[in-house]
Amino acid sequence: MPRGRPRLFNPDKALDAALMLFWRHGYEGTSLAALAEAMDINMPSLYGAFGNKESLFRKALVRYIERPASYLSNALKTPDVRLAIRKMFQGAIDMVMEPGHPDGCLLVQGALASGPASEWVRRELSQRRAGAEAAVRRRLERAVDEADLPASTDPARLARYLITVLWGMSVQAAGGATREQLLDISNHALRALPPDHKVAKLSLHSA
Amino acid sequence: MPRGRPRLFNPDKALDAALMLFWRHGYEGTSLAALAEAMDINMPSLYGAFGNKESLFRKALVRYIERPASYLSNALKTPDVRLAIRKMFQGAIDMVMEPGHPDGCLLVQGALASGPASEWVRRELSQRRAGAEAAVRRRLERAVDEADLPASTDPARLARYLITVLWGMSVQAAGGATREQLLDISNHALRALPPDHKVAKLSLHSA
DNA sequence: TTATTTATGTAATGCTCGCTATAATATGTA
DNA sequence: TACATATTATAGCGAGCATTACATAAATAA
Repeated sequence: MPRGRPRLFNPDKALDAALMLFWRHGYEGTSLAALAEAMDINMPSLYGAFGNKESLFRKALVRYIERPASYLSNALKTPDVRLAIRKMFQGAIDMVMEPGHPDGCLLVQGALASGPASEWVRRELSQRRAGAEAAVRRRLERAVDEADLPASTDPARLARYLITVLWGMSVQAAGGATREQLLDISNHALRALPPDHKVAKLSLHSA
Repeated sequence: MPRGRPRLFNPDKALDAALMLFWRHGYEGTSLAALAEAMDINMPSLYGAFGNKESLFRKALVRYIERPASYLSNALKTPDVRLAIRKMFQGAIDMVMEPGHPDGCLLVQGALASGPASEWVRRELSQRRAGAEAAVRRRLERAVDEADLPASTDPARLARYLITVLWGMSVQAAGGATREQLLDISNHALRALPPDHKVAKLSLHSA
C-alpha cells in the first residue's frame, strides 16, 4: 500500500548494523560514512529512514534495550530475588560473550565522556543507566515486601551496589575479561545479598 | 641557559590544563583547538612543546597517574591491608569529588570505545587499568604472605573484584553520584575482604 | 497515459578536524 | 653588531566530518 518507490533494504537489519557500530566504537567514534557502509545503504536513504545521526543513535539505543539488553527486565521477572539477580549477571555475561558482539554494555561504552557538541549522549546514557538501577531497586523493594529479603534491607543502596558492579564488569569486558573472570566477579557480588533464611524459618515453623 | 627565545608559558600548567580537558571530554571529544585555548598557547607552541595530539595525551596520562591518581600507590603502601584498600576507595572518592575535577577516572572515561583511528587509546587505557589491578593484586599477595589475609584468599580474584567495583564507581560518578553514595558503595565492597581474625588469634596465643 | 510520491545514486555543500608553512620576535653566542 | 637558535603569531593546508542538492528510478493514483 505504500505510495512511492519501495525501499530496497530492511530497516530493521540496517538498524541492527548501526547499533553494532555505535556499540563498538561509541557515538563520537562512529562516522556516518562507516554507518552507511555497514548498513549497506547510501546516505539519502539513511537520512530518509532514520533522520540525522542523533536520531539514528536514539533509535539504535531503544533497539539495544529492547533486544540484546532485554535480559535485564527478563531476569528481574524471576520470582526468587536471588535467582533474579543471578540471572541478571548471567544475562549480562551471555550478552557480552555472544560471538561477534562488542565487549561491554552500550550504556557504558557509548559515551562516558564526550565533546561539547554531544553532551546529550552522556546525559541520555546516564539516564538509561539510572533507569536500569531503578528497575533493580524496584525488584528489591518487591522482595522486601514479599519477605524474600529481610526488612532491614535498603533496596536503593543494595541496587546501587549491584548495578555498580555490573557497570564495572562492562569496563572489565572492554579490557578483554574472560567469561570465567566475569562469572567470578558476579559470584562475588551476589554475596552482597542477605543470605536466604527461608529454609531455616520454614523448618522452624514446621518443627 | 637555553639558546633561543624563552617560552612565555609554563609547560606544567599547560599540561595540567590539557589533562583536565582530556579527562572531562575523553580523547576523541577533545579538539586541539580547545586544547590550545585551555592551555592558553597557540598551536605551533603546543606542537613544539608536546608533539602531536597522541603524544600530548600520553604525557597527560602519565601526569594523571603521577599526580591526581597517585592516591592508589600511596594507599597501597599502608601496612594494614584492610586499611590500605579502604584508603584506596577513599582516595578515589576524594579525587573525584575534588571541586572542579571531572566526574570519574581518566582510565575509564578517556575511551572505553573509540573510532578505528584511535584504537591505541583504548589499548593504552586498558593496559593502565590492568596495571592498577596488578598493583592491588600484588598488595593482596603481600598480605597473604604476611598472614594479614588468610592463606585461602585468592589475591588475583579478590583484586579483580575490588578494582571492578572501583571502575563501576567511576561510571556512577559520571552519572552524578554523590560522595555519600560512593562511600556507601565502597563500604559494601570492603565486605568482600575476609574478616580480620588477628585479634582473635593474638588473644588465643596470649591465653 | 500522465501525474504524484517515494527511494536511490552521485556528488557537492560548509565546517571542523589535526597539522604545518611562513614570517616575525626575542633570547644567547661570536 | 651580526649570527644562530628557539618561540611566537597568523594563516592556511588537505582530509574527513555531518548533511544535503540534484537528477534518476520505481512504485501508486488519476
